Amino acid sequence: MSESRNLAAISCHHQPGKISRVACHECGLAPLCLPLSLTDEGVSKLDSIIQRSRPLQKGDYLFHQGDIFDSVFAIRTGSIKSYTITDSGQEQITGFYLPTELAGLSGLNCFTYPVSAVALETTSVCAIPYIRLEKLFDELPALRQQVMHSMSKELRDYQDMMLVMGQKSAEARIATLLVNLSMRFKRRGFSAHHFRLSMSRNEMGNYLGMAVETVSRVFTRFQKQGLLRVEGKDVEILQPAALSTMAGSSASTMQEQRASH
Amino acid sequence: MSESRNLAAISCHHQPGKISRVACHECGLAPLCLPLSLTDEGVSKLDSIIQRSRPLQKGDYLFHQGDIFDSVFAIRTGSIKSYTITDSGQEQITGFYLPTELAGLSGLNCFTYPVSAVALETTSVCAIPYIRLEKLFDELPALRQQVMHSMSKELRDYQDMMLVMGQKSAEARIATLLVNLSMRFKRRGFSAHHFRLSMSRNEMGNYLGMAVETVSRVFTRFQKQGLLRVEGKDVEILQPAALSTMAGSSASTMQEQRASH
DNA sequence: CGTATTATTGAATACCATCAACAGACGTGG
DNA sequence: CCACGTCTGTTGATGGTATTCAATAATACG
Repeated sequence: MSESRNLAAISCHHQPGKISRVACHECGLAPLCLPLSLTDEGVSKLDSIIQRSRPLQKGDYLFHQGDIFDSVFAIRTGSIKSYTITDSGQEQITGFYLPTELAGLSGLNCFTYPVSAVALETTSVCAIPYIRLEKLFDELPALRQQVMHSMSKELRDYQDMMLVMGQKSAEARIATLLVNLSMRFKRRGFSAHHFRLSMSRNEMGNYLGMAVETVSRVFTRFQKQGLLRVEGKDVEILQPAALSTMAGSSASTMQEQRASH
Repeated sequence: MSESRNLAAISCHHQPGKISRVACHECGLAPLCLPLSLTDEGVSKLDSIIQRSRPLQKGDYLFHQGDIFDSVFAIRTGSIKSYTITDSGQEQITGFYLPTELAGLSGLNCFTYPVSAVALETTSVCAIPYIRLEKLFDELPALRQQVMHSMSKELRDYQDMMLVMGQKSAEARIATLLVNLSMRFKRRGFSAHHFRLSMSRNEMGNYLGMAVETVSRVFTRFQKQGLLRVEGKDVEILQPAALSTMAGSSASTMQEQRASH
């Protein structure tokens, strides 16, 4: 087995076999998450409204498209995909969410969630009832700013996706996704060059607007070129610079750098 | 000349030849714009921080990608496109903004604007300095909600765009854009079936991830099928139902209905 | 350990991009 | 007001990239 870690292995003082009820001030992810720039008192207030439940198993839903909107979710460990489905049955994955990222924001002030969110692996989340969060916004401007920051970051991510889907070749799309994941892993303390994909080839293809077969072929090509070493979902980036070049110096790399200054 | 109106013709008590300094409480767009659900006092406070300047001409910029972020902009009349450009020179249009819509939100809490915004025709906007807006959030929860509502709506729009670019054919993309514009015009009191496109074929193609030539061909095909009557930028939708079917019953149609319930 | 799902590979096809030529609209200045 | 050049839009011919269909291989799961 490779040494790349699964995101489900991330833990803020996770105690195996027990529901992890780690408070925000004990959580290692706090500096990257909502508590960022909150005072201790603010963190306590936020903490008091957060609902922590037992970890979700792969395939468990955070919410379904059409459900009444009531909470947003901060990913603690694991990963989530969100997707829309049209009445004609077309599915489109709209995003992958990693620890510290907020899922469900697009349902805000909307009666129902416009997407579904489902765990890609064993995943634990902090559920934040929106009504109570809204109330905290009055007392904690920094919290409000943090949520708005998350929303504008997600807007920028979608803008980048339009560039990806509008202009990039199949190879560039895969390269972009890998570079993007790499940066996000790195920011969270994981290896930037060796990780495990929690999504299937099918899900990657759907997300990037290409057929599964094409995803597979691109991975094969990248391996033959010596860019990657791939074993199923385990990926090692052998030539990060070359992969970034393939991805095409996109706005997203610039933005991620900006965000992590 | 056709009877379809240009968005630049929309006016809230616009006085020709003079800078329109119409206050929010006099503006016909208020019920669809930020003032929605504000008290009279709240509207006054918002009004006091809004900067109204002379109308932009076609090609004038609201802001450039990389400029220091300082304001968001509510479109009053006309229309705006926003786009990113990569360092390799690839351009991608990320959105078109119509009256009452807010441009610049993706730069929020980001040091610089991640996109450029430029007028597609004669356009007037309300500039809202973000620092001052932020301060108002404390006093006016409804204003804050309204801004967050705009952001989540924009998130949903991008989610829809992923479906469009990820799965839809060239014909379905054009149909989707036309149906989407149609609904937005209707909501703003314009004809849903007869309007003037303020963007070029090139801009449509870029936005939708397809070549200009393909845009042109699709328009020709739609005309031959009797779906549309097209004269340059003037478009009449002859068979709205058929066009919606072509668009593929998307999440966006559902959402727009939801939003305007 | 067997079955179902997921991933890979090959071959044929389709859709759209690209290249190229031309037509029309627009705007400027003579 | 017309001549001119430029930009935008249309149409045709061709080719490339990625999809689709099909079969096999590998993996996950009960």
